[in-house]
Amino acid sequence: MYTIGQVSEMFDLPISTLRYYDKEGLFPELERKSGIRRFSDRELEALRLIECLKKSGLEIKDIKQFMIWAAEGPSSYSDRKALIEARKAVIEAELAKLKKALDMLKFKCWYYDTAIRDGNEDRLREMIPDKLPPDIQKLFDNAHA
Amino acid sequence: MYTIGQVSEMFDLPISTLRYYDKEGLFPELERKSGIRRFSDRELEALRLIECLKKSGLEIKDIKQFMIWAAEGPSSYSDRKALIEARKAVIEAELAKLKKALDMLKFKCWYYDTAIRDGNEDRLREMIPDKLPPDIQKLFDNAHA
DNA sequence: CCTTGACATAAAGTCAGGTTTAGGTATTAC
DNA sequence: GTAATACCTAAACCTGACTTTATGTCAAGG
Repeated sequence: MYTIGQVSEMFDLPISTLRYYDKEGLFPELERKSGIRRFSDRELEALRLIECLKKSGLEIKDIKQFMIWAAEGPSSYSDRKALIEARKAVIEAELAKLKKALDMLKFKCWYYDTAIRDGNEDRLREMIPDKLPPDIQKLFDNAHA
Repeated sequence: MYTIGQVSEMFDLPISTLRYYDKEGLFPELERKSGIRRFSDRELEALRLIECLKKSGLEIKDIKQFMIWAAEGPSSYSDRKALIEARKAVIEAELAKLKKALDMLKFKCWYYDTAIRDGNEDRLREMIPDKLPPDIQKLFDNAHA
């Protein structure tokens, strides 16, 4: 069992954030001893999942729904699975977008390297959009797809 | 040359957002014809980069600084390159975090598949944390690292 | 005893990034 | 000529996710 201060340290989250999550209903089974929160391994695992669901763009109120389902037991397995599956798809899509953004930034890095070497963008303007070196062309095409 | 409505369609962005970006100084060289904005290829490429920089978590006011540099010409190449390089590093870090979150969700998918098949979590509780099937163990370990 | 530190609450405040509203202009379609 | 569209501005408004503030409780150490 852990105090809010210990959990705050473990997860590198402000205490105020943990209290906010609790107030929003993200720990429906959280125990208290004379008013003081006592976080168990169940809450730590919940917190790990909360961070992943947040990364998937899920809102707090929808994370709360998940945690309520979890407190309800086996009857909600399929609801929980459906939600996780949906957020997995969102993250996969987000990963693809992020890779595209990364290719744009890699292209721009090469672009400015070249511009710095040349002192201007004249040569670059002649190579864009389809006369770039093969590896750079791939970055450019993906970033502009 | 494109009107704001055409750009809105091309990028699937609300007109209000494009006007907001303009008001925030993201298109310092945007032309107007009797008050009406005329977006050129320069602004379209800026917009593509804006979307990538936003994905990297860069704030509007810092994107504005970049666009001001771009309008200043070759003297700012190295400033621009440094900013792009820094945001590339941020995206690479974000990609790693997102993959970790994805592994957590993949693990939870398997978890609920199993719980649904078993009707309870008894067997799962015995396998966690280190007696999982090898491929699942990898997901679990990465998600809990 | 009294101060320090960790815990607690409710309610107000903050912030970025838009969005909406209210009111106006300019061109084209009938 | 007037109605529909597409454009314009300034300023108010909104939202989610915290964070801060003001106030209070409680246990341990000197």
